[in-house]
Amino acid sequence: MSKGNYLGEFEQVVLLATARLADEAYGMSIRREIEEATGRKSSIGAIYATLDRLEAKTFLESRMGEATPKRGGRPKRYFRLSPAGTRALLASRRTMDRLWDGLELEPE
Amino acid sequence: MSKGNYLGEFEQVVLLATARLADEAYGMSIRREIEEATGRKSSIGAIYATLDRLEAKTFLESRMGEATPKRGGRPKRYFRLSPAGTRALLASRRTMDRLWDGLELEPE
DNA sequence: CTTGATTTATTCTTTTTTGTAGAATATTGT
DNA sequence: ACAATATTCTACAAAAAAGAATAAATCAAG
Repeated sequence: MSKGNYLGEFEQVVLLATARLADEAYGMSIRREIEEATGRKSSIGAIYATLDRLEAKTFLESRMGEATPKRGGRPKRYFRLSPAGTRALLASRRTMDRLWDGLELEPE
Repeated sequence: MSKGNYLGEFEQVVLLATARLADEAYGMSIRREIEEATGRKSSIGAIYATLDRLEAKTFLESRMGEATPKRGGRPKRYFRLSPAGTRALLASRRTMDRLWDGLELEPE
């Protein structure tokens, strides 16, 4: 059991990108969204490993896309946040908000 | 240089607690501050391991407290954020802010 | 048709970095 | 010596990261 109850940094990023993409979220688009929204590049391996972990923790669910899309390429695996994933994300933000609250970081 | 450019989740927490405590930041007080501000408990080993890692990355600096404090116990090792640590923290927050921006998470 | 190139996307394997715990040890005051 | 306070050490689990390998579908030839 242990305790790793908190979302890792990258897990939060991936979850947020997934949420932003709504029903267009799948591995490749999530990677693109992260880069577009934040400028941060990530390997495709890192994305999927995180997605799988998050699904195993029930923070998101996946389903395969239609069998015959009108384009080349392997079928997509779509992801979406579960209620637990939404709660975890909100809890993470609250933790950070509390720590930032009242703090002023003066750039020396 | 390579890659680990981003702060981990717990690294951010520790850095923020250190910043909040200003010149009263040392291992034990940081652990206490995290718990008081967020309710999150952490082992003392986790705190120091992270503190050491953060110092190695030059995100914070440490110095030993005076040799003869008026109390029992081993001398304290005080920590404070470096300019790079401040920047890293601000960068982390900006990343999250960008991902949260315009997103509404509906609790189903 | 049937094969091969092309496109799009996911899976797999490996390694490094972070996160976590708790026992052990060190330093100082009484 | 003992109590109090704090840090260091040791070991291991989980998360992050990279990139090659593989898979599935479409399309253009021949």
